[in-house]
Amino acid sequence: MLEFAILGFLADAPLHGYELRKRVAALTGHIRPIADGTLYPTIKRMERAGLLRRDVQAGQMAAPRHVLTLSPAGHAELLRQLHTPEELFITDENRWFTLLAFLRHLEDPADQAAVLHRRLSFLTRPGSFFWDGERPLRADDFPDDPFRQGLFRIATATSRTEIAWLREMLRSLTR
Amino acid sequence: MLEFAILGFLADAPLHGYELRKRVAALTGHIRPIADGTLYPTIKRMERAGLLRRDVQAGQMAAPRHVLTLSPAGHAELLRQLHTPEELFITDENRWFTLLAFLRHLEDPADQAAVLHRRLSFLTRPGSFFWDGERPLRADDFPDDPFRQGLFRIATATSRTEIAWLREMLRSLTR
DNA sequence: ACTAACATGTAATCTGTTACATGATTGA
DNA sequence: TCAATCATGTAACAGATTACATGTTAGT
Repeated sequence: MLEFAILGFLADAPLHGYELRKRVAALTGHIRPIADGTLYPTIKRMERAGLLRRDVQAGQMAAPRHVLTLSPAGHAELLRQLHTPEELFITDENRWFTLLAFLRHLEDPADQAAVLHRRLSFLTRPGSFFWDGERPLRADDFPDDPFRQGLFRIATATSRTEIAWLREMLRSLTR
Repeated sequence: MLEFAILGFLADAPLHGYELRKRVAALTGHIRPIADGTLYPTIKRMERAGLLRRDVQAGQMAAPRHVLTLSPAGHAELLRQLHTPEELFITDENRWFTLLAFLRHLEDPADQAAVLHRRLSFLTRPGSFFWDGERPLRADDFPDDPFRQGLFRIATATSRTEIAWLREMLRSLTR
């Protein structure tokens, strides 16, 4: 997940770790940035795997910056993950949003459409949150629990908005 | 997270592990159930911690069921976590929804309102997803990237729905 | 002078995953 | 008879967290 986001951000421009950390935090939408203890070891691992290159820039800075640049292998890996995302990236809200943020890097609209279509299938198939077996849930399926009613109301609004957007995008991409 | 959900479900009724797994999966909204390798060790840990009791029921079943019952200590722990949730449960979508699903277990409406209020503060404070510094974001802050525009549209709809619901609930709880 | 933000890193730990392992029951 | 579902569990590993560790620069 973090590795994927790093690939995505570096595909736009080389960045150093600290900047990467802020961007990931902003994308995730929360105040909570990823922990240092997560970021730097991940960068090191990706460097070892040949996904990125590190150039240390000494100078008038707080500390020497390690500028990270995506390697061709890193770019290929990003495209590969965008092209055929694992189920987790389709079904997990956070991962899906991260994937969306970088989906423009897939050049072929048909490939983009294929990914959106997988998400649409997931959202509309019985068995997900809004279904009790074959029957779609309704707010009054949660009697005497206003909190679960709220939960349902929020989830429904999100789902509806996303499904509408997905259909629009699919129309315009396959046109 | 899983431990919290287990506390919540067992507060309603004693259940065995397999049933618990299905309920957690249904709550999370995804097809993907939690892995066996997560569930049973967690149950064991909670048992050791005195949060729940296990009664093995032999019989005409597929395998002997281990019926799990919340102990008084477990119930106290659930209330404690509901009463003063960590920041993660306020800021992380998944955890927040899980918390909402069990918030009715807090008996005092004032306590419930306090928790909702923390979430409302989080959603409306500058610095979260919808803000660029002090300025609220708009869809055209993402030129040439229809996917990030979609992301923004979905996130905005969710946020608006949730904020509206939170205000309604807070009015009715503090009335 | 002090605090916040910049900038990178390690060690111990927690939480979860996948893969493996076993076996009974129910329905097609 | 065969597959799906029920039911519980372990071992190895992945990914992330917290706490610790260090030092600079810019603003109040």
